[in-house]
Amino acid sequence: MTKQQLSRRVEPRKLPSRSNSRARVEAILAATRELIFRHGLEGLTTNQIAEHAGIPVGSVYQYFPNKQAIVYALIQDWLSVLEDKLDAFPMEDYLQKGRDYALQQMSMTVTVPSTFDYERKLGRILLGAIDLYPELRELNDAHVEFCVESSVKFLKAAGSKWSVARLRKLGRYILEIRRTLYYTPDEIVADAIKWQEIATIAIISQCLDD
Amino acid sequence: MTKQQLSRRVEPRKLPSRSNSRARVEAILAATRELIFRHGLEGLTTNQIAEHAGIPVGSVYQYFPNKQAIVYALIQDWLSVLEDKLDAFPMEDYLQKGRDYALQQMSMTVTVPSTFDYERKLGRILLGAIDLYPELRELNDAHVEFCVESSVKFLKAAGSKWSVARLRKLGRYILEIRRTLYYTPDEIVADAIKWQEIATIAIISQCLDD
Amino acid sequence: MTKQQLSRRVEPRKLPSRSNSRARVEAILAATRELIFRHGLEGLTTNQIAEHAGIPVGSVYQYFPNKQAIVYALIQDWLSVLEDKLDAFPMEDYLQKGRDYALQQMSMTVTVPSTFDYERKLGRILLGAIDLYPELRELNDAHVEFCVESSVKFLKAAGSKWSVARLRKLGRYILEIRRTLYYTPDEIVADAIKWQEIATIAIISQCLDD
Amino acid sequence: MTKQQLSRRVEPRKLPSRSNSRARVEAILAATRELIFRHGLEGLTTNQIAEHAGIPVGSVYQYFPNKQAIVYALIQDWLSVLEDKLDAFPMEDYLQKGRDYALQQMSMTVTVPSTFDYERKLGRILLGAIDLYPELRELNDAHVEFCVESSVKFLKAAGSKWSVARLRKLGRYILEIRRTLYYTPDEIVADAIKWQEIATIAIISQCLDD
DNA sequence: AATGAATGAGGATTCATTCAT
DNA sequence: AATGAATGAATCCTCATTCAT
Repeated sequence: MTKQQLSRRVEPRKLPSRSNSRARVEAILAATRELIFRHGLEGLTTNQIAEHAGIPVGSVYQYFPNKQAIVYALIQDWLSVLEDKLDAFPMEDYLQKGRDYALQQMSMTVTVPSTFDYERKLGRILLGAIDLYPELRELNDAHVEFCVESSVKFLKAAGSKWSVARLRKLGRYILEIRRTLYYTPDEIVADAIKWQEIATIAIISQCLDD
Repeated sequence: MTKQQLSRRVEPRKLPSRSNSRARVEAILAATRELIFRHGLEGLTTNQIAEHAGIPVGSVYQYFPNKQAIVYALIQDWLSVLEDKLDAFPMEDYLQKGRDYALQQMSMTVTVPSTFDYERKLGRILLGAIDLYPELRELNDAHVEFCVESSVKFLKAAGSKWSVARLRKLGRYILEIRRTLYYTPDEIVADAIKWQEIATIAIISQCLDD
Repeated sequence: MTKQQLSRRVEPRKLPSRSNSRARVEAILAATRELIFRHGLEGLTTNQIAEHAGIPVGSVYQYFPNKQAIVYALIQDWLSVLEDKLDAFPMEDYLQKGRDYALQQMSMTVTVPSTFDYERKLGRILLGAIDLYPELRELNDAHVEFCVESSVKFLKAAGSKWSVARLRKLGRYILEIRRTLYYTPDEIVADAIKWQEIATIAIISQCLDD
Repeated sequence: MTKQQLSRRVEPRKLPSRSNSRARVEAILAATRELIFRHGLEGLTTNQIAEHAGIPVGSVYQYFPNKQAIVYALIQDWLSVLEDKLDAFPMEDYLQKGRDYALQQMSMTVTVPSTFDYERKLGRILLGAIDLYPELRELNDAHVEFCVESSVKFLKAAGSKWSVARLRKLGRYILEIRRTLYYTPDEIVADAIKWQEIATIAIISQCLDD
């Protein structure tokens, strides 16, 4: 992606309506995901994506206004899955079962990143992409906002006396702790999940004990 | 950087001997650092670097065999500063002052990343670069090794009964905890440092209490 | 052409299917032929070729993976014309008309290089190109093989008792005699053809008289 | 060599007077010869030559005005050796011993190219260089002139009745026959020399029998 | 005279995007 | 709507030659 490409529109050109359209959009995203996973972002070309997806380049531009929009959509998908996981978590149930249990569950909530090596590598690359292209930043910001809100809601419900502002800061750091899993090498994920839980409980305890 | 450029030699072409040479190497690195800081890795061109450094392109290639070699040198510099900081830490002193004090200091050791926003942003970008280009990986690996060893040494000295293999895993995760600081937004660094300390002490305690 | 370019793929990127494609490939080859004829191989640039062919550089690379591939195609064309000429020669007819007549015809077969100055100069340059770029060598080797086989077949048919191995050596030298025509200055081609015939008959006689 | 370099002066910048100068000129030529032999003309750089010769680039330009001048000198050396060989040939002696003997010896004269593979490959490359750079053409022309004169003198002395103009044409072709040896693969040199002799005698006979 | 760092125009190749069919 | 050939600005890197020291 050259400089000129920056600051372009990134919304999909059209909402895929016909099933064929959706299939093509999926094919494009799948191809991109695969290529990115295998070779990283460097050297990713639209022609390559099209070829890998089994459709002509021209058609790629039927659904995406430019190359970044594809990566944008990829990240969007990925983040929304993460957010769905967070959303689906039945926090209320656990909160009724006592502080310790709640703490443990909260830390589990934190552990969203998939423990599957494939997803973790992909996540790492996508996280890198966010840093690479300004347009993708907004996606990250929205996601961060979502995660932070999720944490704040939980911590409040768990009984924290901290101000929302302070809880938001903590929520932001909790997200960072969660993201360590992406950068953790495959060989130590199992242990890392455990340590992540310990670390999370430790810092969360602060706001519950105050 | 296109695909063909990958897997190239990355050692600086020559050791700068004449004072002018050293100045030029510095100018190149400074220019690159500045450009990377401002616009990220994307769109970084050799001509841009040369222009920014106030020297002709040809001269850039007098000191570096290719573009990546410059980024390589940049990362090398950066990591070696981090390693020097770790090395300079007088761990022994603290170990004599009791477990709690030692724990706290250990966690401080962990907090190596500069708290200055500039360095943290640069560090984040350089960390991203490592993921982008295979050649840079070796630099990271060596650095990781160094940090892990440093942690293991400390934890052993602090009295951990864990096996070296297990301590190495922990050391690896401690590094990840440390790196969270790079991804922490400027507004919450102050708090993040504190939480990072808490989190670190919590996970380190495991291996000391066993 | 710099060193890095050597050992690259040289097959045309795609078989020209649409008439326009074929026309463009022709235009590229014609432009290259013309430029090479006028200025030699040195200083031949892809931009020059494109400009001369009246198409953008990018389009040149639509049909040829790199500069050498163009020269490769040029040589391929040229050699295949030569081989067609050899193939088209009705050797059998002549063999029945007696040794002397056959000998004369054989030597005529040998005289394949065009007597037109343009083609001879071009041939000389292309022959030089083969020596310049390793990839082109395989083309020459295949052509040599073809010519040698052609000679051996003829000499056998003409009644030579020599072993195939020996005839192959002779065939290889006959090719060299044929190629003298390329290096012969325009002013003496007419005579050179005659002398070439004499020379050829003389050395061929050896294997028929043994 | 880029286009701009063409049409430059090619005489050595200074006649090497001091022994050190001569040694350096020799070193430059030897290095160039070696590099050309190994990698051909493509990719030959002055820096490479200097490094291989063990002297600084700047010094190369003390003795040669530009890169081509080096190749020029190399070819000059090579051709002068060939001419010395021709000169040293005691043709008169042989002419007194009868036509057949003379013919045979004449054809030997023709066989000047070294039968050593190294020299033959080098000669082939140098011959190619002549075709590549216009400036080198004059060297070839002078050499051709020399060889033609040598042949004419011999043929006249041997009793040919042909006009000088016609003998010059024959002489020119005899040179071409001689040059076939350069293009002959190593495996068949031995046989090629024999066939070259036969071919030469055959065409020379024409002018003696008329 | 000797040096070798400095120069910068030039060249091969790429690739996001368009648009004629 | 679908296609995929066409485009050409942009990018990395080279290297003959110079000239300050």
